[in-house]
Amino acid sequence: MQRVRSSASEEDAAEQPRRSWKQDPHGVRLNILQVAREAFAQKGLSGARIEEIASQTSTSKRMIYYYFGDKEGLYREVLADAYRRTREAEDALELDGLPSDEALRKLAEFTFDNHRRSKDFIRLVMIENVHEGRHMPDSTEMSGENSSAIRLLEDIYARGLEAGVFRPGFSAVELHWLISALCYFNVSNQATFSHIFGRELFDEDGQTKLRRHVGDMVLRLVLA
Amino acid sequence: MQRVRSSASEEDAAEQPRRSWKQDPHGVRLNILQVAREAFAQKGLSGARIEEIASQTSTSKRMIYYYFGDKEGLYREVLADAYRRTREAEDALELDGLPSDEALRKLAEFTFDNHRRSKDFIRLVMIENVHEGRHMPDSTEMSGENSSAIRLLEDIYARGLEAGVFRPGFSAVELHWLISALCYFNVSNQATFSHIFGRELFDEDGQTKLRRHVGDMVLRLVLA
Amino acid sequence: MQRVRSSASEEDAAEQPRRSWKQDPHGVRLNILQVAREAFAQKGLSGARIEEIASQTSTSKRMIYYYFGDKEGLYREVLADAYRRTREAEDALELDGLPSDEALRKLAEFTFDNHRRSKDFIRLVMIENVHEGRHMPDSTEMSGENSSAIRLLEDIYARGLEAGVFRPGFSAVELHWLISALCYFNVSNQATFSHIFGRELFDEDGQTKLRRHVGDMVLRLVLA
Amino acid sequence: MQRVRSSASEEDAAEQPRRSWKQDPHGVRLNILQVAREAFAQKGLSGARIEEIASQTSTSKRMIYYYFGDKEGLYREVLADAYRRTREAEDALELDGLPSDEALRKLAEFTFDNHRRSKDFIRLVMIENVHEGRHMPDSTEMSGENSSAIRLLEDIYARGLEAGVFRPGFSAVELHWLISALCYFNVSNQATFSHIFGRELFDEDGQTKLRRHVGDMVLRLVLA
DNA sequence: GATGAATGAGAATTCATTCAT
DNA sequence: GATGAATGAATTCTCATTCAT
Repeated sequence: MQRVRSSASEEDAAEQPRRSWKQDPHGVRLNILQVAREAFAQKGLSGARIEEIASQTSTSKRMIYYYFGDKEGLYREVLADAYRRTREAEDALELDGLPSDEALRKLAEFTFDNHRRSKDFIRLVMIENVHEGRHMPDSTEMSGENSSAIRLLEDIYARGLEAGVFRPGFSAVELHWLISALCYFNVSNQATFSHIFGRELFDEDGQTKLRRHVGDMVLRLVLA
Repeated sequence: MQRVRSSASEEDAAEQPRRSWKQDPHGVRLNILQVAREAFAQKGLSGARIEEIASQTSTSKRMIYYYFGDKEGLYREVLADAYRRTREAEDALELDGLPSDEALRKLAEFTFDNHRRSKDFIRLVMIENVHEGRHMPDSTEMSGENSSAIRLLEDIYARGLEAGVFRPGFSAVELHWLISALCYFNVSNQATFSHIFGRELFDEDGQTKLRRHVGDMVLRLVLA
Repeated sequence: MQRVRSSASEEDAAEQPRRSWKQDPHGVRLNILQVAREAFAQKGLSGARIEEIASQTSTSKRMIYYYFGDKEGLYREVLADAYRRTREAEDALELDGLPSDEALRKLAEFTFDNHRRSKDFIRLVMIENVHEGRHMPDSTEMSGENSSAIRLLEDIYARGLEAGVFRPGFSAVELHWLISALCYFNVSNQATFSHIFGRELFDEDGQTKLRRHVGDMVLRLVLA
Repeated sequence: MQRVRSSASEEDAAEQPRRSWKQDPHGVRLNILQVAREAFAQKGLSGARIEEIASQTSTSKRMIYYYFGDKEGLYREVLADAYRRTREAEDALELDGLPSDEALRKLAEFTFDNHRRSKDFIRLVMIENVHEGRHMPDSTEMSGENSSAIRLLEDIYARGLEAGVFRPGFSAVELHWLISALCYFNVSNQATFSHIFGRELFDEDGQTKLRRHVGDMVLRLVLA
């Protein structure tokens, strides 16, 4: 009941070393954020319980209100934080050396894998879309233009065009939309899809196949 | 607040004309279901309020419990009913006369349009996925094998293979997954996606383009 | 769910043969009474559910109200009926030929056995005592003076006194009280007593022993 | 309705004096427990109303849930607390100086008096037996072996055997059962018994007589 | 900053009972 | 007499949030 979550889901690869939280405002904040992320990802905004979040925290309910104002405030921060973390993960991708077609496939497949690893993030996005994006962080710091995903795509696509391997007619955002759709759905709709059509697509073999299809699909779309 | 919803969202094409509800169990049930569909689609399972649903109904809160047992029971029925309706809509598609490639593109684009028209359904599916599919109707009546979408795809793909226009290596369920992913995401993630990358993709021009991309993508994937 | 109880607990030795209830007012009444007896015995007045009683009946809720007015009315009838049945069972005891001491022991031990067999009745009495006897049938038809138990005891005790085997100083009602207390408690408090002191007293050996103790106790009390 | 009960039934001899309840969790708990004890004793688990209990309390309905979780949780605590209190009352009895036969009679008669004084406790036990002991506290803390009643009886009976005044063949638990049965029934079944057989046994004279009978009965049972 | 206690407003659910046919 | 539908009035329980120390 009073378990204090400190390490967490797959996604929390590296988290600050944590000792006594006491008198460590920053640590307390992080601890709350982390527990709340899991809670909101699991149950949604209205489904999550402040009480329960607090109990899995190293501090008390009072501190949640102290730091985040109210439940919605906490949710907003969780969401913003989740986007921030995801961006950081995306920044890691390096494709500079590759020819444009290989780079594009690799980007698609990397995204596929990345989404699979980021269940909680995807769930938060699902939830936020149920709320019609009402709690999205300020678009200034979110602007997609300068996300590394978009910049990579722009670069790859430009190179591909130049090299004559890609056909014209696409924007980076469109390509991003297409890749995202496939990779997102794979995670977001696993529950209902597998309920209706069986689990085969979601075991290792199935996923490997889908991953290749996704790569093929994106590549074939733009190939000249 | 006390408005009685009888006709409803875009999706409720034809609903029975209804007169005095009294002693009209079927009518009462339908009326509740319809109001609840909108409510759950809007706010989710925990977010929706039985009270509020009841108030938009021609009957009372009590009758909701009479017919559906509890909130979750109502939600389950709403979900099952939503899937049923969607299936019926899908059954309408006729592609028999077309060559396989044209048929495939048409199926993809029809799905694209259909999803756009079925916001509430998509929202219910989003919500149910947040709940990890815990309320899905019995798979017997849901089995995807005999959904018209799958059967159409099987038929089209078989014809295409036979004609030598399609390459082998795909299953109908995989193709369905790919098409669904694209068309679903377009609706489900509009809020967050447009928040980050702007609304262009979602205005009429943008959608027309995406729609064509989707058709292209699916077709190019399987073309020999 | 819709099981129609017709035969029932141990206590319903002989119940009218029952065919189609339809158009058989007496049968319907009996059927309701019997189901209600079990329900009230099991869950008490406030704990029992009219809905549930009705569902185990061959008829509907409406008929319960038709025949018994309201829940309390039904409970009253169940209680009165239960007392009536118990009296009838007690009337069966024949002790005429026995000497007074043997007769007294036999009466005590018969009561012990009889109570063990009449769980539902005892439970109804427990429940009615929780209600402080507010629903007891009119005392005219209940008057203890002319219950066979009292009349037997009067007779036995008088014979014992006359024969010089019993000492004076007891009334039949007192003796009845003593015997009842022991035999009743054995059934009524089995749950809590065995929870605290273990089940030994309530297995077959334990009960045989207690039964003899009860006989001994009553006999030794009055023996000259 | 809005009376705040603080001192209560006969059984609440000494209860802490209480001042401003605010921030006095122990006091609040006790206050709730006491009011609930009376309510459950009076109306049973399903008959009692949380609302009504709350209104006789110095706090609110909400606090009942805060401290006891739900109605059943409150009931369980009331029951456990009632047993605890009863034990404590039993611990008061001192019989060391007396010869075994006098001690046994005194124990029986003390129990008789004690039960008469503990109406609410007896009612709670009645109610719990209707519930078939489902809410009994963990048997570890309840174990009868080390109740003072059993230990007293063991001691008395052993002494009586040794002195040759008692005959063998009884266990302390059996004797406790016999004594309890008589003393319990006297309270538990007063309502129905007096309804049928009149009130004489329950006025002062009647009770004095019964009390003596109970003493006689137990003593005569074990006398050599 | 920190903590357990406290709370009002609301939400889900239940139940005996009556109505319409 | 019989049945399923309907209902109002409770009743239990929950939740975000604030207070006292």
